[in-house]
Amino acid sequence: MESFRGRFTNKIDAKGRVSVPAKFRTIVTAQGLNGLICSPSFKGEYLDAGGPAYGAMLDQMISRLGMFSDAHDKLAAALYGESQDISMDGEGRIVLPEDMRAHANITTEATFVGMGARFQIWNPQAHEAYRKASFVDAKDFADLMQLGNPIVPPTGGGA
Amino acid sequence: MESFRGRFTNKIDAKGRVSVPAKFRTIVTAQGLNGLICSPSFKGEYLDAGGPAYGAMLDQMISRLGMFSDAHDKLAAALYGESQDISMDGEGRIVLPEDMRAHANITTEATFVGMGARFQIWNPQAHEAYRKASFVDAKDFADLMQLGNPIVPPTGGGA
DNA sequence: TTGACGCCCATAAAAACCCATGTTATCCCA
DNA sequence: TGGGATAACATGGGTTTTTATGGGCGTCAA
Repeated sequence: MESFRGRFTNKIDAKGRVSVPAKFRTIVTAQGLNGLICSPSFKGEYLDAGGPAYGAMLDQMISRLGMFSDAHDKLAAALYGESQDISMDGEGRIVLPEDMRAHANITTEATFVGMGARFQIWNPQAHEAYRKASFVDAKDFADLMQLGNPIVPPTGGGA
Repeated sequence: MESFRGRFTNKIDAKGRVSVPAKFRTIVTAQGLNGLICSPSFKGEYLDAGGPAYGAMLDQMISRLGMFSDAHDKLAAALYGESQDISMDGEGRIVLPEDMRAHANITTEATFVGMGARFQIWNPQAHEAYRKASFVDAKDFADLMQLGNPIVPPTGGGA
């Protein structure tokens, strides 16, 4: 699966439409859907998005939990209830629903940030501040960068 | 199978009709039924609903239990005994039976919440409160969000 | 008869669709 | 290598289709 890479800032027009960066669009449509799966992050003021492959990952992670368990219900509420299938028009644009724009403080412009298997959508100014901090913080996680088996993520480093 | 995603609040008219959100309607009718399978939740003041595929999942889960076991009888009573087939009119609207509206305190508006394989129907205010709590709690469950084998959910059995 | 229900039609708002344009990046050829 | 031709992209705007919602009318049953 191809990775989402790079950072793109596009304008939101009078109708609320934003172009999905062509590179991201290509990846998503190659996965067989003319749209995005998008959800407000529960970790910060930005949106998480991706294509069907991303959606399938979510499905798989959630389906590990019992259908009526509390963990399932809460995660499903956060990941399905808050998420949306957002279709793209012929020009590869989407309209972000009102509550998502509110969550990420997006008004006139949106910044798309590649994150490998998924990407994020930010208010440009907010992301600028965040990324400067991340760039510095990344140093603290440098030792984790090695090949091999998955490891349990060090909680507390995120946000 | 396509997942129910997103959150939609629609009005209930003078005749007691509500539009099923178009996206949910599309999924359900694609499964070959012009209606919903709906039951009051045994976990809270809301309704669980879905299409034929959801009904089939319930069948499968219930059939795992001993035919005359307590677990079987109680779950069957809750999931079958209380559930109804609710048909949609030409415009994709349903009428919620009185007892279900009472269970979920639904009067003038109803919120439809995607949960993947099924969806829930809520009183909008009640759901708003619930979802804010879930959204925060989801962070605590974030570490569960990884691929791998099914796990036992870390509940104490609460709420 | 009255009220619940199914079926049909009307309408405003929102979403999807289609076409146009300026700008930037890419390509090609001399 | 330079520069014009070409293609791709982000953006703008008009038009058509869906969707949610409202209401009318006939049927059936209590």
